[in-house]
Amino acid sequence: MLKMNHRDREILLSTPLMSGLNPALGRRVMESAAVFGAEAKDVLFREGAEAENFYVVLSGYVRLFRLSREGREADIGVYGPGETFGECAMFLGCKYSFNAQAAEPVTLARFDVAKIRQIMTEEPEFSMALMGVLAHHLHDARENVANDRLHTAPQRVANYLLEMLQHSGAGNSNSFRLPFQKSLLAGKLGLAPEALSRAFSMLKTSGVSIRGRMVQITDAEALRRI
Amino acid sequence: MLKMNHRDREILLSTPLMSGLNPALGRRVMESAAVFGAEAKDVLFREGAEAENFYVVLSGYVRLFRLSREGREADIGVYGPGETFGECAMFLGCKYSFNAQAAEPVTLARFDVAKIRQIMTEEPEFSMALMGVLAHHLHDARENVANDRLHTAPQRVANYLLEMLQHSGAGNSNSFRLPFQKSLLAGKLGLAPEALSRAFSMLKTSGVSIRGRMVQITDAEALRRI
DNA sequence: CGTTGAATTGATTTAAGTCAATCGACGTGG
DNA sequence: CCACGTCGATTGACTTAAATCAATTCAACG
Repeated sequence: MLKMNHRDREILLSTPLMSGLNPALGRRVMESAAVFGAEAKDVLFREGAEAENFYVVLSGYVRLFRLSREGREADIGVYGPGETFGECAMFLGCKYSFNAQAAEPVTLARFDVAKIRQIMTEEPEFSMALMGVLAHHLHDARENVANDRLHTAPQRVANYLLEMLQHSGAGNSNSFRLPFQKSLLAGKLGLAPEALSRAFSMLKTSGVSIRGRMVQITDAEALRRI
Repeated sequence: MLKMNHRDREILLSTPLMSGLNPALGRRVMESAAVFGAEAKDVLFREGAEAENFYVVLSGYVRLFRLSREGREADIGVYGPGETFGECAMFLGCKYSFNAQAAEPVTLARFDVAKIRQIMTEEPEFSMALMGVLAHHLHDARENVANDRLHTAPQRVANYLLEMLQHSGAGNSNSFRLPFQKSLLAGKLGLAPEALSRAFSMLKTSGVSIRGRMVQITDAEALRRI
């Protein structure tokens, strides 16, 4: 367990969960958190375990997944810098309903559920922020269901690339870097790694070129039409 | 727009959203709602529309779905008596992100977002209840993603039947009635109606018999092993 | 009794998972 | 500094689950 440094505080404060809070409340919330690191593949919590914390990612990526009886894994979500995860267990009998694992070396802020729960009863401002996070996660999850059910692998990949293009720099650049490994992306999109690979090569004919993690999109319109 | 009758109030008050509230707060929340009916197939709101309300189902079933560009539909969720829907739009720029349609004749309570938002800033008790609903919906949506990705059609159907068996009466009866049309169930499970039909007939060999909407389960253990 | 919409059944197509082999990049140690 | 080993990514062949299309059958309702 590391001490929280200036940079960590800065990232935390600019998070959707905390950026809207008044300074005093921000400090109070911050006091219920502690920073720590984890290595790639480290398990952060397991499905069914008692939920005494939730987390905010400061650096790196974490994946949430569910295990089937036969041991196959399905990714539920991937969370990166500034994102919250594990918070919904607070409202579901304080049991995590999924597994969480570091996908690479990460630093995390761990929040104490008991303290946060107290804050919620006293500070509607914080509750509102947390509801925003929950609603956002809900939207993402439903979006995932719809995507899985409506779109083919190349369509899902095309959507993802366009989304990344928007988010990256917000500028008019037409290239960006994948934020994590392709195998993780495959999981996030509900695909086997092979299927992601094939989808990428289909998209070559629609103006997508990929070298390692670098993606170039020469014809965003064509991509939208997929 | 009907006047709210005694029975409606009773159902509303026993809803997860309201059952935990103190009486005065319950009355206040109730005052921001109005009851109305809708016919099968009526559209309640469309994706992208301004979200001025959210809803609680009093009777019947409503389905949330997303449309693809080619006009195919994917169900995101099905909501029945006592359940809330459309509430997350409040936190997502007040735009609905999915379509809602009555699956059969329904009665609904329509809540005013502006009034509810005001209540949230003043009454942590209500915020907590709403967070519970959001978290529950989030859990359901993620469960859906995991189910779609990990389980085959017969497995998903078996899961659903077992779940219904639990919820129905909580007793030791081994039969129950499907709460809605099979085509709607198919959508909820992410299947074409034909696939649901075939799944049912697979399950005959595991002690499931179906006549119309009535389901009999003679060997729950076998079903669990599917 | 007849009409309408739902459900079932069968035949076929298609998307994507699985398995297996190969390639490539990277880091370690000889 | 190069060879080797590891791990991720790619490619190909094959299998499988489920969507689609089409034709009945069934059930509910007027």
